[in-house]
This record gives sequence, structure tokens and C-alpha cells, in this order.
Amino acid sequence: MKYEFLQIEDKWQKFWKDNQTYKVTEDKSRPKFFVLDMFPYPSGAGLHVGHPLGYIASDIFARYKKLKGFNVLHPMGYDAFGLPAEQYAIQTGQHPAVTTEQNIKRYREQLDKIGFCFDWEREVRTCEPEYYKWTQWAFLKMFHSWYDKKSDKAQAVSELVSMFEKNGTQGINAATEFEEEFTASDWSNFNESKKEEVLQQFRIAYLADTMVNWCPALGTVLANDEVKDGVSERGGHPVEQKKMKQWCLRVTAYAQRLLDAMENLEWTDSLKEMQKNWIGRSEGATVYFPIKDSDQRMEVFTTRPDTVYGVTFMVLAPESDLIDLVTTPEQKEKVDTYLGKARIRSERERMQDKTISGVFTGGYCKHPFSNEDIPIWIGDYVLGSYGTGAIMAVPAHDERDWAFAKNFDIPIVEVVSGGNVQEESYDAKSGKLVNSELINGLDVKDAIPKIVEEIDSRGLGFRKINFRLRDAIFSRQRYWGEPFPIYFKDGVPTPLEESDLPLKLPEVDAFKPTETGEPPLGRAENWKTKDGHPLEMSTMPGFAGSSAYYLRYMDPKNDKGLVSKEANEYWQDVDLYIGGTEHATGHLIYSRFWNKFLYDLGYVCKEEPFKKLVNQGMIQGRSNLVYRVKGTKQFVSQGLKSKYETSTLHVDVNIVENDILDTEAFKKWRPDFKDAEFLLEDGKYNCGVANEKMSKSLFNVVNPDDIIEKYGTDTFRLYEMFLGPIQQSKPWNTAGIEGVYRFLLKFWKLFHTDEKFEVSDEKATPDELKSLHKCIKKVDGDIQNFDFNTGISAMMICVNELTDQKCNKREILEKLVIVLCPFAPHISEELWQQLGNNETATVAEFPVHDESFLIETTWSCPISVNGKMKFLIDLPMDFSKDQIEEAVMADDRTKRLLEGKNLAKLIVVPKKIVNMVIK
RNA sequence: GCCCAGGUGGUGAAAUUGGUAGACACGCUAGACUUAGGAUCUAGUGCUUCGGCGUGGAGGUUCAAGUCCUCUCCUGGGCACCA
Repeated sequence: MKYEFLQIEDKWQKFWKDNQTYKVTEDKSRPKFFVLDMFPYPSGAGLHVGHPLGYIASDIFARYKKLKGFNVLHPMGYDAFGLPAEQYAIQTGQHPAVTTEQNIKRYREQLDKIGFCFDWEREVRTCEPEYYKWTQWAFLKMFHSWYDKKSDKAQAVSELVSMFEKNGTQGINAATEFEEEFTASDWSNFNESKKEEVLQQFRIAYLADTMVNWCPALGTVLANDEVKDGVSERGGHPVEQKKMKQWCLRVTAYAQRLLDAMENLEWTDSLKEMQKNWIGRSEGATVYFPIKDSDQRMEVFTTRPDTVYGVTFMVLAPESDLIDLVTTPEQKEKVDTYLGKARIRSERERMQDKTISGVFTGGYCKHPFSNEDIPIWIGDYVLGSYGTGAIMAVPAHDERDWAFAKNFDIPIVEVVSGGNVQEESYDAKSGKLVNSELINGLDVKDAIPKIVEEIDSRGLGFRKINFRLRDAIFSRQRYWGEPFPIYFKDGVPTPLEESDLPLKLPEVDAFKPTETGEPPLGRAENWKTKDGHPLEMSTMPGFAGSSAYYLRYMDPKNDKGLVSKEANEYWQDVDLYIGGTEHATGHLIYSRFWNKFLYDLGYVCKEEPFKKLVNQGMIQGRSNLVYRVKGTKQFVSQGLKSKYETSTLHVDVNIVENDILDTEAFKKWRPDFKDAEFLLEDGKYNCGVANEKMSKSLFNVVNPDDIIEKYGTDTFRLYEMFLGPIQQSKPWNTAGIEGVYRFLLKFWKLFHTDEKFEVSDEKATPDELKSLHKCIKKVDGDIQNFDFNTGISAMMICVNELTDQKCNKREILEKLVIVLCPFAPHISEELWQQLGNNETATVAEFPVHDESFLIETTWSCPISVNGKMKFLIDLPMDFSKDQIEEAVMADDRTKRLLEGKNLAKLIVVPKKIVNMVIK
């Protein structure tokens, strides 16, 4: 009987669909397990072989957990709002909803072919009102919340208001930039607009003037992580700095909690490290430097307060508000010229240009301890957006300050011994303090707390922790996103009622900004409330819809809440999340923030959303190259190309097999190659190879559909996993897929003669059982560790051994089919059914390996001679001393080592015990 | 510059706590069966001057090192004037 994979796969996919095999419900009798994939953005290009890598891995794990008796939630959906659909709409006039729908349809077809066990009844799409209602709802909750540092959680703004009404700002400790103080009666005298202005500075979702990454080509604001090297991540358009009123989320309030909670997450160290760097906690102090001849002061943040006696100048960022105050009339012209230059330059240019630039303001500060005059400079190496936008410069112990001082001939004063500060700065945090009155002679690590204490007690500043993380800018001047549930009443931002949600995205006549520069929603007719107030015209960014989608999967049809308490308490959190590292500083931070916020408000029961995270690597394209002899129609095989002057062209990888070009197909590929001639090697045209991004323009895109057509999806799934560790990035190379195909074929042949299905009911031999149990043990462990490639190898070995033993025994094969099931579900179902089982293979139990059987067979023992040498040899457990000695001497290596030694002292002990003794 | 991750055959890669490096698969070589096929099966396949040598390189610890320590080189990823 032939292995007709296409028929088998069609049959079972249909069966699973008709019988709703993968539908899940909250079943309290079984433990839950939530396996989540990062849902895809449905792009027009469809899936290539790289996309399903993570999905296959999660599918294997989900199926495995099911077989282990868990109630597995394994959903899929679409991150459907986004720029490409909108760009396409601007170019073609096609509504993004239409193209998105088409793309989703295509994605679904492709995904279905791979045979995933998704519960499609739980599908979510971020662009649907039933879904984004809850994105808007969460935004409203953030609008109505503030962050209380005392209880260290989000609280209702209504409570804040009643505190203001009672005591003004007295006793309030909030995450805010607001520093003024007012009394209860001040508050009651504020008008509505003033009150709201104050409250905005406390709300977790708030409106603020911010410097934003403005992308003129896209007509929108981009988040920091959407900008790469000064151009937009999508499209590569230039980005500039611009001040705009934008909705923001107070992510910074959660910085410490985001950092702390990471400890207990099962994420890779490198990913945790990335998030840590992104959050960028630094401990230090804010220090006040009074400005000479003024009642004002400069505030600076420093991580090295111990070097305060080494300050020889101060530097302000070009954006600083203090510049006007400190600049003297004599220096004004120079300062203005400098600021003119610095401000025109975009952040990008400033970053690229590493030359040192700056200007003296003419003004001075007083040193807080020595009371000496310190000159104030302006320099663009100081950032307006970090710390206080001003620094105390210690050229002796900071590389950048040192370079600045050398350039402008400013004195360098050593305060920590250990280097030669005239030659280069000494930045290390070790050494003894010198030239530093109060802290002379102390080590750096002791000097820091001592000086901070002095600063604190003398009122010269305070201990301070700074974060690099910024609040998330949440407005986008785009069409294809969630509208804000906000309107403006006499210019005051006002929330809609929850009962008004969802606020649906309006129809517009075109998808670009209006002539007057308003966002596309400015084109909508009647974009206002029933009583005529204008609605917010921005929409939310891409990460809005993806921040809580995993919660929605728990209860996707609920129209009373994001997720019901019952569903949330059953599913709790994501046990396993699979996706790429590219979301490390975007989605994975915002999601954690969003979840913590909902946790504070009591809507979810877990503070962290993703318990374990596995990062799959990227699949790169493997391009094939051909070489044309310049000025001719001759193409020369790779090995001969050095003899000619050639130009290199990319060739469609689909007309190349094992790097050998199909020359006839090549002639037909493009009209201008129809007369191509070939200079061959051994009758073949060998192509060159390059590993690059998988992209249409490089003709290296491999479509999973083609592979599935040829080998079947079970082979495709196995091969993707067999390619190597899933965490690793690697180029796609279809050569080698034959191997896993042959494995399935062998498996099939264990049960089938040429004519029919055939299994034997004979009892298995010890050898056969050994093969089986070794395999089960290995695969079981490998799945848990995500070593799918070695797990597949183990199955191959087992099938090879069984084939050698001509074993077609039911007892063995029934178990083996279930082991194979997570990897290749279709063939497993088919074989399972042929074995005479009524239930599907996916509800059977994953077999348990018989450990006692394995232990009886072999036993690894270390051998010790004269209490010194120890090494291992596999021995049957029931060997007598004589047999052991015989076995030991039969071992080549052992024999060499033991030659001439007294075997009476040979001691054989179980391995585990020896290890314990040694340690 | 700083922080991660990783360097093993012609290729993708294996290798519990240090214990016969290269499992498994591709590719290659030879053979079998075949009136030819990109099918199947069998055997071989790290290098070698047949002494040995081999996990990027140089040292070290150990009876024993791909694995542990020190230095160094290379590749991939992240951050990048963060005071």
C-alpha cells in the first residue's frame, strides 16, 4: 500500500474540522495549559517557510500536552491593524478592511494546510469592533487611573480628586512630573479646564506635549522602537523630531515592577537582558547647583556623586530652559549661533556626528560643597530627554566629559586615584578618593553612600533612581487603527462612557491626512459626539491591539467584559509563549505593562502574562546565483566562473534543485533569457549560493504550499523541526527534506506490505521493547526541552531498529504512533485508525517509558582503582563481580589504563552515588 | 564603545554531572535490483604521509576537557553620547 499523504492529510483535516476535535472549553476536571503564538500581521505576501517555524513548535508542544492529559488552549488570531494595509490603501484606494480580509483568508488557507490544532472558534482580529471595544475600554480605565507610589499600584482618579478636595496635594505620592503644591481650597477654586490640566499629569493615559519621532512620508508619529537608525522601521522613511500634543501611557510608573518581576520568568537570559537594558535603571543622586547671581539652581542627575569634587564645568542640553537665564550678554551671539545649528540638526544627524561641539554660556554655578564658581557650558552630547537635561561634568572620571574638557581646554581634577587623568579618563568604580574634603581616603564603594548622606542631610539634593524607559507615545496620525474613546469639550479632553463603546472607525473618502494636515479621521463626516463635540482624530498604535490579546482568547465572545472572572481564573496566564526576539523591547514590554495595570484594577488574576517564553530563530532565505559572461547570453557554471568576466544575477530558487539549475525552466523563466546558452560542469549548471533575507526581490522565497504539495505537511512539519534547534536562526535549504520523508515512509512500511495493512499480535522481544522505551524516554525529554531535532532523530533510530528487526508488532507500534503524533499528526491518525482504534490519536495518552526496563538492561558505572581513577562503563545491572571484571577488561580504553594494576582493588559503584561522594 | 549568544566533518547538526567526539540526516563513493527512476535496498564516508592528529587559536586545571579557568581571534544579535 502506498503512502498517499495528500489523501490522508485532506481526510484528517476534514475530520478534525467536522468533529471540532480541537475545540476547547473550560474543563475544571483537567489541568489547564495555555500555549500561545505571537499572532501574525496578515501581510499581502502570504506565509513563507519561515513563518510557521514557531507555530509548528508550539503545535507540537500543544499536542504533546494534550496527550499528557492537559486541557490545552491553543488559539490563533490576527494583528490586523497596521501600516502596510494603510499604505496600500493610500496607493490604490482599496479599503484596508478589504485587503486585510483578503490577506486573512489567504493566511487561513495556508495555516490550515499545515494541520495545526488551533481552536479557530476563539480567533480574534484586532480590527474588529467586538475586539477593539476592549482595547478602548482598557484605555478608558487608564485614563481614569493614576499611579499611587504608596500602595505601588494604579488607583482610581476619582479617589485622587477626593484627596485633592480634602487636603490638596498634601500627602500624595504619585508617579508624575507635576511638582507644584496646592491646598484643598486652591483646588476648589480651579476651573474645570485647570483641574483637568492638573489631572492629566497624574492619569496613566494622558495628553502631553512631547518631542516625537515624526515621519513626514507616513504622516504619523512613530514609537522609539518603530524607528531604526533614524528611519522608519516599516518603509525606511526619514524621521525627524517635532513637538506635538500626544496621548501617552505612563509606562515609567511600572519600570521598577517590570524589572523586579523578570526574575521569576522563564525567559532566555539574553531577552531578559535586553529588557533590562531597555528599562535602564541607574542608581545615583540628584544634586543641586545654585546658579550664581540668581535664586534659581541647576539640578543634575549623577550615578557618581562620589566624584562631585572633581566637577570643573556644567553642561546643559541645547533644549534646556535654563539657557536664557544663564547666558551672559557677551556670549549671547555665540550661544544663539550654536543653538541654531544644534536645533536644526535632527537627532539622527547628531548621533552620527561624533565630533565634540559646545559653547560657553558665560554663566556660573556655585559648587554645593566648595562654593567655587563653575562655568556652565552647552553641549549636544547631553540629552534633553534623559535625567534633568543637564549634567555635572567630571572630566577626570568620565570619558565624554574628558573629551569635552580637552577640546575646550577646561581643567581636569583627579578625585579618584588609580589612573593618569591627564592622559585619559579613569572611569572605573574603584580606587581611593583624593582632593575630596569630606570623603578623602575612602574607597569608591564607601564614598558613594557617605556623600549621598551628606547631600541629603544638607539639603543639596537627594538619592534618586533614574530609568531610561520613557512613557509610551500612544497617538498615531493614521486611519487604520483603534479610534480613541475621547472627545473635546471646549478643548478639554473628555472620555466617552463605557456604554458608548465600541467607538467604531468611521468611513473616509481617502486614507491620507487632510489638506490642512489633520489625521485621516479629519476626513470623516460627523466625527463628533451626539451633542456635537469633536472626537479625537488620532488612532492608537500597533501595539495597542496586541497588548492584551492573550486575555481575549480566554473568553473571545464575551461582550460584557474583556474576559470573565471564571475564564480568567481557569486559564490564568500563558504557560508557553513562542515568538521572535524582535518584540523584546516593544510588544513584550507593553503587554507586561498592560497586564500589570489590569492586575492592579483586579481584572486579571496574574501579574505577569507570559510565564515561559521561547524565542524561535529567523529563517533566512538561501539565494541561488547564476553568472552571465559580460556582454553575452552565456551563463557559466559556478566552478568555471573565474575564467570569465561575469555579472551575478539572482535566480528563482524554485527552478533550482540541490544548487543545480534547471536550464530549460531558466529559459522560460524570463523572456530575455530564452536564448540563454550554458557553459556546464559535468553536464550540470552549478549555481552559487548566498544567505540573505527571504524576500521576493531576491527570488529566494520558498512557499510552504509547494513543499506540502510535493511531500505532504507531515514531512514539512518534521523537516522544519529537524533543521536544527528552533532557537537558532538558519537559512532555509530544502535539500535534506528527503531524509525525513523517507523516515515517514519507513514508518508506513512497518505496517504495510505492498498490498495491505498488516500488524502482528505477537509479544514483543526485549530488544524491541528496548528500542521503543529508549525512544519514548528521549522524545519525552526532548519535547519538554524544545530539542525537537534530536527527538526526531530518536524516532528515526527507533524506526530503523524496528525495520532491521522486521518488527510489525501491534504492542510496539501503537505506542510509537502516539509518540510521533505531535510531530506528524496526519499520518499518526491514519495509522492509529488502521490499528483499529475508534478514538482519534490525539486523545490517546502519551506513552510512559518503562524506566525499570531500561535500568535492568544497562547501567553506567564509574570504576575506581586505588581510589583514584574513575571512569564509566555501561554494564548490565545483574553482572557478577567476575563478569564485571571480564567486561572491564574487554573495554579497550579500560584495559590500557588498568594494565599492570592490582585488580583486587577495583571498585564498581553506581554512578550517582560516586558523584555524591565526590561532591 | 558596552551587553548578550555562539564558533564541532563537504552540509544541517548530536554529545546527562568533565568519561570511547561527530549520534541522526543530507551529500558523496561503491554495489544490488532494475529494459533506466529524482525509486528502493546494502556497504563505506572527520583528516591522515597509517606513526598519529583532530571541537576557532594560545595557555592552564585533571587519570580524563567540545564541556571547567585565563587570555585572544572571528561570527550573529541587542543597545548606542542614558551622565
